[in-house]
Amino acid sequence: MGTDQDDHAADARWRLLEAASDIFIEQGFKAAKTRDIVKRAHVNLAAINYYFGGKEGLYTAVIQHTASRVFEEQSQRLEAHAASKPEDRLMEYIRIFLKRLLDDTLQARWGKLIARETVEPTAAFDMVVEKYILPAHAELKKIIRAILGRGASEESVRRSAMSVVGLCLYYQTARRAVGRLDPDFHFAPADVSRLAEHITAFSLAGLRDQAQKPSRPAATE
Amino acid sequence: MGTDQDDHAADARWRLLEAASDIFIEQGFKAAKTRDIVKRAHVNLAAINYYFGGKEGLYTAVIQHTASRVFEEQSQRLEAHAASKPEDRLMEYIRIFLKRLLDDTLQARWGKLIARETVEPTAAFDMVVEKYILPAHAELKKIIRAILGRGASEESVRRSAMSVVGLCLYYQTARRAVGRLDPDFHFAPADVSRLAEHITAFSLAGLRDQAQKPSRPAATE
DNA sequence: ATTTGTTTAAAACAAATGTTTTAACCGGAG
DNA sequence: CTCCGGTTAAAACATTTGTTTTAAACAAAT
Repeated sequence: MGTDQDDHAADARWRLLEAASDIFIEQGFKAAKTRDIVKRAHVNLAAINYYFGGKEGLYTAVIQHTASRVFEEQSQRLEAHAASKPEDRLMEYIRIFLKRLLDDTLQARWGKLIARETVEPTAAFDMVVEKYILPAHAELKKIIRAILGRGASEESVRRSAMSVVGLCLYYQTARRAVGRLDPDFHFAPADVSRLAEHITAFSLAGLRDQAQKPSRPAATE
Repeated sequence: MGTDQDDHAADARWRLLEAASDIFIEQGFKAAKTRDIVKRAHVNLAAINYYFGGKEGLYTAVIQHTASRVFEEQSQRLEAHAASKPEDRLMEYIRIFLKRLLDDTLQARWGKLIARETVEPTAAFDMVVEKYILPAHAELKKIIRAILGRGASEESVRRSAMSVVGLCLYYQTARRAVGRLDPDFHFAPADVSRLAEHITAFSLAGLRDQAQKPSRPAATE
């Protein structure tokens, strides 16, 4: 990775995508400044419009760029555990999910991006939900259904899935607050690993409780 | 509540605070436009600077304004249940917390505000953490400690508290996603009430599981 | 070598937006 | 009545920022 001149001849479009990825994810769509992006990409200001038609086009390109890479890795790792017991698959799911959200070294990009989109959805949000969040959620529900048993209602499966996601997501969205509530938590791989165990145990207890409960008839409401 | 003229003579400073509260919470600090605020407040553009020194001064004033009102209500309702069993107090805590986060009719203001501050902290964040989040968390931990029993380690209490908060916060931060994952969930009081029960049950199961576990000696790490 | 299509560069534009200025207004004190 | 402190109003300012324009540079084809 040359820092200055040597890769200056490389594809400007690519460098723009990379730089924009960093900056959009760091600051959000609105706050990101095109001038900062082109500066980091060593590219002229007009290049954004030339290659992507504008700031918004660049943004959606970045999201797809990032999302596809992130989810590719996930499905690979999940497949590797397809044959395990449901409880172990849950643990693995949680581990991957947390890593994706919290691991700075790799691609906390995705976590920050999702956190942003949930608070302040952009035009790209629907696409993200459709193509990535819904499928991932379906995967999780499959695992949970296996744990709860055949008798479980769709609602209790759904709620349990949301609970698991909530338990994980918290550490991303409330990251700064977590740092204040638990100064010893440093988001290092070891911390994340222990956290995954805690969340899995906590969730499994909740699930078992749910399983033995007579699934209430859906209230008329 | 006169809409137009009759309260026009009322304190401009107050109206500014109210209008700014709505707009800041709806759009966040950066995205909020001073011109929108003064328009809603029926006040001249220069009034922001006249009364609060600028946009930022207005923002911190709004946060304190909102926070104090919200937490006043909470402590009152919690005191009313001080004598109950810990499990019931937990349920009540969760109910209040969720209501504060989700109930549109009342003051989802606070939920949105917190969601924003956690994703994109402003200068006011530290104050919010110090004055409101830490005390509220301490309250929750007290309840949890009562449930887990004397033997519980500080760490397991803390983690359990974070789990409870995470379970609730999810429905605020991921509100839009929830709408897609569960189209039947309408954030009406009845929904919120059932959700509170689910979260309480789920949490209690997790807590009991935690309680019977031998509290691991704090890893050297 | 000239032409032609693509990419990059620099400057200019235009809209949005927080802030400041300057003057008008208004109620009460002297 | 007049003057004054506090308040409001309208306009002007200055900065930021996404976009467009215009021209130059460059490479490939003829």
